[in-house]
Amino acid sequence: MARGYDFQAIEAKWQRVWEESGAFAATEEPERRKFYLLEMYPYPSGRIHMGHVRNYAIGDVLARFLRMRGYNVLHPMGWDSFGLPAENAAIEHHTHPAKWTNDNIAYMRTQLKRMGFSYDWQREITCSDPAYYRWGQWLFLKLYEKGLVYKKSSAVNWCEVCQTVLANEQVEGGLCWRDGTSVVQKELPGWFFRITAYAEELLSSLDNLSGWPEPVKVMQRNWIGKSVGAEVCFPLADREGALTIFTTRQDTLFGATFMVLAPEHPHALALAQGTSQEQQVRAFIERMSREDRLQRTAADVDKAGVFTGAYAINPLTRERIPVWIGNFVLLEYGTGAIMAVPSNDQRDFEFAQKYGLPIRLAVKPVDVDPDERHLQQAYEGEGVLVNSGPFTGMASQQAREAIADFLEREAIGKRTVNYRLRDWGISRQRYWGNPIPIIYCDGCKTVPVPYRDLPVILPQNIQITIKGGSPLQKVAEFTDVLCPRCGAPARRETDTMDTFVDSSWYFLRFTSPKDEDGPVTPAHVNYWMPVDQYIGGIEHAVLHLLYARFFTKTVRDLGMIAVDEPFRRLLTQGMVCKETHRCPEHGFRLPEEVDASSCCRTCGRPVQIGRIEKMSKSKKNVVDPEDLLAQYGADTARLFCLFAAPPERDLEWSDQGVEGSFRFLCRIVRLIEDQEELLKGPNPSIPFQKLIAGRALYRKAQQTIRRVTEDIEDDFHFNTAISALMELANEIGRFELVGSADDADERRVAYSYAVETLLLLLSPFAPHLCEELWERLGHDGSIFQAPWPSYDPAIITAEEIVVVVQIDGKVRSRLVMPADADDTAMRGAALADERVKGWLEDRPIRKVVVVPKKLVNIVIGGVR
RNA sequence: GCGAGAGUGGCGGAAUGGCAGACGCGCUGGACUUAGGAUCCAGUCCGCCUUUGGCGGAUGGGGGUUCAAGUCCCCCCUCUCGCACCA
Repeated sequence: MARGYDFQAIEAKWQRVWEESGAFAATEEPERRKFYLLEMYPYPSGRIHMGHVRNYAIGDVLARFLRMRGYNVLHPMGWDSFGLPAENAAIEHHTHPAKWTNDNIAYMRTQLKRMGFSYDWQREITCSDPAYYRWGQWLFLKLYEKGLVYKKSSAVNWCEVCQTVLANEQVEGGLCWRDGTSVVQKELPGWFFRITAYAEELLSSLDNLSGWPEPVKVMQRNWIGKSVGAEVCFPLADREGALTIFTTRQDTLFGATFMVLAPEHPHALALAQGTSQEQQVRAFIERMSREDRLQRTAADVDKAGVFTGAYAINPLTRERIPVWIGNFVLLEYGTGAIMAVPSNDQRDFEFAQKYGLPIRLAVKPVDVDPDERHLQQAYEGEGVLVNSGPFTGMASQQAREAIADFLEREAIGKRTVNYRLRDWGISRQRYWGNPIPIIYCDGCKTVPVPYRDLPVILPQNIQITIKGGSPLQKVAEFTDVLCPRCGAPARRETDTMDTFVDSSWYFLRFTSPKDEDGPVTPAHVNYWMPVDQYIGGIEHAVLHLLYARFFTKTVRDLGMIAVDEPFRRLLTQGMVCKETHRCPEHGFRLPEEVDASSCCRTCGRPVQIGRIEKMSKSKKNVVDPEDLLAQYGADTARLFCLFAAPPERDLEWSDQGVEGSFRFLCRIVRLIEDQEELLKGPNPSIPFQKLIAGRALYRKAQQTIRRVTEDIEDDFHFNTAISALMELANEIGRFELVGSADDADERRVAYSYAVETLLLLLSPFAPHLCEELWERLGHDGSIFQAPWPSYDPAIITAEEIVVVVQIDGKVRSRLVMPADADDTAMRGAALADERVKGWLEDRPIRKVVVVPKKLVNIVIGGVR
């Protein structure tokens, strides 16, 4: 450890000071500019990891910076503390989920405090606390009253490992988002939030979120998946009834030569009944119901289907067309039935080819006339209508409108908008979640728990098992209640809510975390909301961020808040990665399991220094923040996380890079310690204009103020801000503090100014050390009460500039000129320069381009 | 397949269309030292020369616009992420 930098003592000291003085508590002050800064709250898994450190370090720099800039900053922290890991831990360690969770929270809270993050801990939220989840139940009931919550039985995503339902958003590539195991379909009753009622607004208001990264908005747009088209009614042939389909390509209706239903379509079996196809249809539907649906609908699975034996009438051609059942048609999208236009849709084309169904061209490319009998693939682009009765010859875009008009006029169909977004299933068959406040009564059916009876408290006395349904079902004192409406014996709902419900409104609760009269206090929530800056991982691009937007809009429509969107600006930080070590025999190895010659310590075989991967226990490439705290302290850990990469990019961990950040802080200590006596004394006051020996250093300090301020403010480029601070530190280090007797005073003024500026600018990044050194320089009070330094544009501008002289775009000379040199002077000086003359050799000058104060480019062209 | 982002020294990364490689890591040499894995100083893209100093080349590849391109436009390659039979 370096002399003089006792980070353990320094960090403990200032954390205590901050805690005792309540330095970061926020209160509403309507006359001040507010700033609500929020980082995604963590799941209390046991200990913080490097991803947390990075996320929260980014946030904390902003929080401290903004406070020094005069903002009234709300910077709270809480715990996303419901969820399955608590139950798994309960089973493994024979402990109670509540105890496990609360112990973890207690430990992680101390870890966050040891990192020196400037949270208003008085506003801490724990979402497994009845004081919080009570209001989640309250909101559930309000939405229930408005018809935005409903119960239905449906095929749901079921994770066998978690023994619970997953929302569509929680299934990634057919696998459970949490444990990566396969998900099966299961018919189950459950509660849903009608997020589809907000589909259009969730989509359109993305356009107003200029402070969000484009990739996140794109992902949300894709997820919502708006399609504009029409529903068209196809009457059945030879019998009553009709099939309704959804299409975005009503311009291709004349090419619809057959129809396909989803296997689960309610008419699928009925249509085949009494035909010779009945047996085959029954067998096909049964086979499909056994197959995993996510596999069945994967794009690379071969299309398969069966003829129902029934026919429908194409309402435009009046032709009889066969009705099929196909594996590639989804019940949940549109109407669960399609018209098949094999000439103009590749999926239909493949199906038609396989089963020998007719193909008739409806739209052709403008300048080609394909032979429809020998099509190699469908033509899906825009073009001109053919074989389309009165619409033949029309451009396809126009035809979509014309045919939609025609359908509506003839009452055959109507314009429709379809969304890929489905309603959000929130029922979870697990214990450790917010109980759904519903009671089932034989007489009164579904009865909401009266508001006065909230919260429905999770029973403490419980047996947690993974198998055999929700643990709550077996707790009679929980389930057995009297119906609040008629007083008869009734049963409580035993499902709990998805934890994403808790995180969909916690940011509102932070504005009045202790209000016992409602989920939010209007005066407070309207002062603080929206969150001005939200920071978190990209992995929540659709899940959490879509749900939170939805909840904000519903709470707005309950009249409780004024904002349309919760998060004005969003920063998605990259992952923390590190190289991996892989032994051919033992798989991933810890760094200490590899010897100096890159061989496995267990078997001696050479270890591959593998790819840079996201830190994870299974890849054995994690760095524990705790070790970092012990070896280097919080300031170094924070500084490295911010310096190694810009925040939105992945960060590659480097032990040597950490060492470098630590060295930088040691250097700062020396800059001050070596001159402590001199710096402490009273400083003479000398205006900048009188500075000679100290002029350059003073100016550098001012330039650094500008760079750091702009880097933080404009786009969170903390890495370049830190590099500017390093430059300033280097220049201070080079500065000769002791000069001649005449200039001793002005040298001291410049040095002192530069050092203090450096500390102020560095303080958001390395808060403990800067507090300590600030105090040692003789200041009373916290450095964070000092205003952020300002600069004088006149001082930043140097008296002299270096003008680059190019000939044909190549640098040939540099001229030192007065800063006020105008274009004519620059041009004249460039042409008069001896080196330039040597290059010109009397050749004619075609053009001279002058970039004010920077560059002169002399164009002669041709050969040299 | 569709969509988004990225590709710059040995490495992490800098560069409002205006000197490519700031800052850091690593490395090389030197100083101070009983010692150095501390600290300080110098050097560090590649090639060439007449070696003080010059010249040429270089930002995944190829074209283009421009006095001037890492940056703007077109085509291609590679990687990462997201979506993926959504009618």
